[in-house]
Amino acid sequence: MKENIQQPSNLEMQVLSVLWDNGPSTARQVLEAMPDGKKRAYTTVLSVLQMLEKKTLVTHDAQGNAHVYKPCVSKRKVLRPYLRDMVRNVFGGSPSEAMQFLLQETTVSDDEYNEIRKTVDEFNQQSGKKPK
Amino acid sequence: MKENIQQPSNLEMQVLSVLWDNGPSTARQVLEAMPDGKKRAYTTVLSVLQMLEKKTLVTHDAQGNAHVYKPCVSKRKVLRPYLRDMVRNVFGGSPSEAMQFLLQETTVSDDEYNEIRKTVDEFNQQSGKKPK
DNA sequence: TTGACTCTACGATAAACGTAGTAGATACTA
DNA sequence: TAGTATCTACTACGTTTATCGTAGAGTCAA
Repeated sequence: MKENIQQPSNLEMQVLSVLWDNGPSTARQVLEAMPDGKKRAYTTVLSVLQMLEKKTLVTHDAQGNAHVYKPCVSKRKVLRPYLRDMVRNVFGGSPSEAMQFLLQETTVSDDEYNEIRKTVDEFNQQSGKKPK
Repeated sequence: MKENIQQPSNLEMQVLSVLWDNGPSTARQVLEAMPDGKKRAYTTVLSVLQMLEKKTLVTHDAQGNAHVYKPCVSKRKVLRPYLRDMVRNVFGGSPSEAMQFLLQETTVSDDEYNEIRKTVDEFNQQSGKKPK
C-alpha cells in the first residue's frame, strides 16, 4: 500500500515546484516561472512536462490549443523521500544538522526567522514533546 | 575571487559526506560506510573517488599500497550553493518553508528537536535579530 | 617463490538528463 | 484567405551518472 513514487530529477523537481506554487499552468507559463533564471527553449520545458506525465507525476487538460498541466501528487508525497534521503546521505541522518546548515548557509530574513521560530514552536506543541 | 566549486552529483555528495564525517578513508572504508545501505562493487566507489579527485574536491595520500582519500573543500563550501539552489528551486526561495518540510517530513527525535531549538535560538543571538 | 589477496588504473556501458530542432496541426490576424 | 504565430508530438543527441569488469602491480604468508 506504499505505492511508491518515481523520483523526479532536479529539473523535474523545479518544474513540479512551479506547478505546486503557481497552480495549473501551460508549458509557456512554466518556462517563464522557472526559479533559476536560466534561459531555455520552450520545447525543453515541454519535454520535461511530458516526461513528468510519463512518470505520472502530472496530468494535463486541453484548453483550446494548449495543454494546462497540473501535479497529480502532493508536494509532501514527493518531498518526503527526497528529504529523507538527503538527511540520511548528506547529514548523517540528523535533521538538526540539516537545519543548522540551512540556517547558516542560506539567507534568512527577519520575517523568515520569525516564521521559523513559529514553525519550531508549533511543531513542539503539535507533537507534545517537552524540552528536557 | 569566488573560485566556484564544481557541483558534485548525489552519489558524489554521499561519498564526500562519509569523508567529512569519518575523516580520511580508503576506498574500501568509504564503501563500507555508505549511508544508504545499497550494495555496490568496490570499483564503483573507487571510480567515484577518482571522479571527485578530477573535480578537485578530494585528494589522496598513498599509504602503503592503498590510497587514503580526504576532502579538500569544506562541507560548508559545498553545501552552501547546494542548499541555496534547493531553497530557490524547490521551496520558492523560502528557507522557512524548507525548514517546515524538514520538520514534518523527516523523523525528529526528542534530542534532535532540542538540538534544533538550540540552533534556532543561537542563530538569533548570533545575528542579533529581534522579533518584531 | 609461488599463490592468494588486495589495490589502482583504465575502459566500457547502459540509463538518465538536459537540451533543442523539426514537422504538422491549430489559432489568430490583416 | 493568406500569412504568421503558437502549440504539441516526436526524435535526436551530447553529457553525466552510476555501475562494474579486467589487467597489472604490489603485498604477504606458506
